[in-house]
Parts: sequence; structure tokens; C-alpha cells
Amino acid sequence: MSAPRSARDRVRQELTREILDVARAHLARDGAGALSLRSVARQLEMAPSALYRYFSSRDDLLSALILDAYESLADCAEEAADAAAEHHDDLAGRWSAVPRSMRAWALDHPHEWGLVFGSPVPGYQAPQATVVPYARLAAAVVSPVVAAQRHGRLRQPPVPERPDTLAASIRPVAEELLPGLPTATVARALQTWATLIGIISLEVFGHWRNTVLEPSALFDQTVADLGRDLGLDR
Amino acid sequence: MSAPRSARDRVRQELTREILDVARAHLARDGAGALSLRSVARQLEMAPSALYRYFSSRDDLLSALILDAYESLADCAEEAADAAAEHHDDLAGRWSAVPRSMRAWALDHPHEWGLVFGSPVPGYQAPQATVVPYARLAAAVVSPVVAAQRHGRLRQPPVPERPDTLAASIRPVAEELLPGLPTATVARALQTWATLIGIISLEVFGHWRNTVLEPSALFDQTVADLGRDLGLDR
DNA sequence: TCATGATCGAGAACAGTGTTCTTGTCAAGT
DNA sequence: ACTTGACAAGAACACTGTTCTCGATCATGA
Repeated sequence: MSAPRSARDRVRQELTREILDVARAHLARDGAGALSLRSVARQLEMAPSALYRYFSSRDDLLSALILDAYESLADCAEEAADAAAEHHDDLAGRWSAVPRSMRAWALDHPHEWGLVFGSPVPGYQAPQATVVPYARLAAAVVSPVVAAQRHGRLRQPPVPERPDTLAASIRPVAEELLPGLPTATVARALQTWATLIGIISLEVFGHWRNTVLEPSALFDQTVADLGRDLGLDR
Repeated sequence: MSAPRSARDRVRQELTREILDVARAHLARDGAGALSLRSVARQLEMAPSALYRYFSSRDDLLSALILDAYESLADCAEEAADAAAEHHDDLAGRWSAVPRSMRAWALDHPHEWGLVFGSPVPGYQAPQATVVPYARLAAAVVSPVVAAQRHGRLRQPPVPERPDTLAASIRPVAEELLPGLPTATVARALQTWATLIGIISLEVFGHWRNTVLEPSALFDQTVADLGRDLGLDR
């Protein structure tokens, strides 16, 4: 796929990228609902039918953009995680780096954020392809937690006592994302995930209007509280 | 608006309601993107142009449905709050009633939930009309908290110490929704709001696939934790 | 080298959409 | 009784996604 053997393959790959770039620009400006196959064809100065050599339908093009958004967000989060991983001592700072990068990305790409975490648009997006960047994103968020646990700096929750049904319900994420951590911590991590997605979505989708005047102050405070709730205080 | 003086006004009001009912059914089945003015006209056996006597555009019809969704959700939450208000002793049960009703409503009306808390669809929905049910919903959620404070059963947060920028940022909600409560509690309430919207959206929008097997277990645990974090433990 | 087969771009066409305008009809108010 | 207004319908316009056909172009095997 990334090895153009012939000249034809190379120009095809190039044009595919060009179509995606134009479509991404339209998406960023007008949103997913306004993404028109004919309008990107017009801007590329080609016939609408010609686009069908590269994408089998409008939904197919949109699915490619959705996958792009997932990967762009995951890249952004992983970069922030890697950059923050160098400061071993500042646990709070390391913890807050990835959430802040997610918020910054969302504010920079509101429509793409909507594609990832907003209401699902078509019948369905490609699920098998988005699970990989989704897992990368989640792993980047919790990477400071697993690092803290490895270094014995993660405070254990007092008296877990969680019902077994909860433990069974979240076993997949406990095993694949946070192995060796108590159920209470895994549950807290999922709550943290919900809080992050919720607080960013509320801001990006305009729900803080006349309610929260400076969203960044609330966001920073929230991230700090979440880290403390997770047991990251030393 | 609700006082039909002439027979003509009455039949007009009736037909308006009929259009909304059909459109709401289409919305519930196929989502907002698939809502077609012509298809509701077909089902009503009238010409597409006739609908323009009742709604000035497709966006206008959709805006009415959005407002409907806001009000339906707020009604549901207020009913749950009123029903739970009778049990003065069971503070935890009273606290969890409204969040549970919100989740149930969201699972029953996934597309409508998307209209309220998902990515905003058109240029913009009517903002001035939705702020009222939005405030009713928020008030229903926090009603057990203000009741607990009135009865001296709200644990105060230990050592507030929140930055002034945060206090200034969330002053509107502190004054209008939670008067007399410390900044730390108001901030926690906003975090709770974000967590609720986030955890319900993640489930309704299908993000728990293969991750959280029994969302209700995680949801109940989360609501309980949120109540404790807010200071509702006696 | 050249012929064959695959790939490509363009154009026309179809069904569907939101929206506007015009025309006729019917009920209400003076 | 007549006028005025609201109403429903039909035709039309400008869009949209999608399919089909038809040359033109390129890659490759004989």
C-alpha cells in the first residue's frame, strides 16, 4: 500500500491524498453534514464520477476522514505522553499532559472531535480500523498511571469492596489496559475517561455558554482532581 | 399559542402536531441526517410544499424536534427528582435517581440524546429556547445536593484552596444553580455533570464495545462515587 | 515492438433532496 | 355578498449521490 511500484500507482496514491486533503479542509470548515462529493470534485477540477475510482461512495470517503481523525488524535496524545515521560519526578505534570493535548486538539479540530466522540453519523463507521488508534489514545492517557504503579508511587484505593458484577464487566480493560491494578482503580480510570471526554465535548459543542466563562480553569482543576482521585499524589 | 380561537387555528395546531409526530418517528428510527421533509410529506399524504405553511425550512422543523428533545429529557429528569424527593432519609438513593433516569431516557432515545449532547448539526439550533429546559435538567440533577445542604447533611470539602480564576470562571453556575456553596463543591458539581454526560454519551454512541461488558454496573458505581465525591455520604 | 487488457477521466443520465413560485380553492370576516 | 386571507397542490430550479457508457491512456506480456 505504501510501496508504489509503478508510476501509475504513484500518481494514484498522490491523487488519493489530494482528495483527502481537500475533503478534510471542507470537513474542518463546514462539518461532516456539509461534506459534498461534488464540491470536492469541483475544487479538484475533475468530474464527480471520477472520484469513484478512489472512493466507492461518500460514506467511504467520510470513513477515511474519520479514521484520519482517530489517528491524528492518537498521534497527538502519544507525542504529549512521550514528551511528558521524560520528567520522572513531576507526576502531576506528567499526568495532565495528555488530557491537555486532547483538549487542545479538540479545540483545534472541533468537527473532527465530533466525528470521533459525537453522535455517529452514517449507518456505521469502520469499527475494526478505529479500535487501534482508540486503544493508542487510551494507553497514552493512562501511561502515567501504569508508570507510577511500576515505581510504587500509586496510592492504592482504600477498601475496594466493589461488586463482582462490576469487576466482571470491566475485565477486558483491566486485563488489556491496566493489568495488575485493583478493580477500584480500573473503575476510577474509566470514570476519568468519561469525565475527560465529557468535559471536552461540553466545551467543544458549546454547552458552557454563559455557564463556564473560562473553561481552561475548570479543565485544569478537573484534571488535577482526577489525578488525585486515581491515586497519583506523591 | 396554546389557545386556538377559531376552528382554523385548531386544525392548524393539530396538523402541526401531526407533522411533528411523524418527523419525530422518522428521527427516532433513522437519525437526524436522514430526516427528509419530502418523506414526512409522503407519509402525511400531502405535497412537500404544503409543509412550508407550518415550518419555514427543514432546519426549522429540526430545531423544533431538538427543542422537543430538550424538554422531554428535562421532564423525565424532573419527574425522577420529584419522585425521589419523598425519601428524605435515603440520600444516596435520592442522589442516583435523576442520573439513572437520564441514562434510561438516553438509551430509549439515542438519536435525541445525540441532538442534545452530540455534535451540533446545522449552523445553529435555537439557543434561547433550549436554555430553559437545560437549566431545568441541571437543577433536577443537583436538587438532592441543595436539599442535603439545607438539612446540614452535606460534607464540606477539605481545604478548598481553589484558585481565584476558577472561582470567577464558574461564578454564574455558583450563583444561579448552587448558591451558598463553596467553590470546591461547585467545581465538583460541574465535574459530576461532565462525567454523567460523558459516561452516558460513551455508552449511547457505542464506545463501550468490547470494553465495558455491562455498562449499567459501571454507571451505578460511578454515580455512587460521584455522590461521595460531592460530599453526600451521611 | 506491438497488441491486449486494465485503468482512468469525462459526460450524460436517474432518482432523490430542499426550496420557491404560481395557481386554484375554500373558509372567515366585514 | 363580497373581499381577503390562508391553504394545498403542482411545476420548476438547483442541488446532491450514484451509475453507466464511452473514448483515451497506460502497463505489461507475447
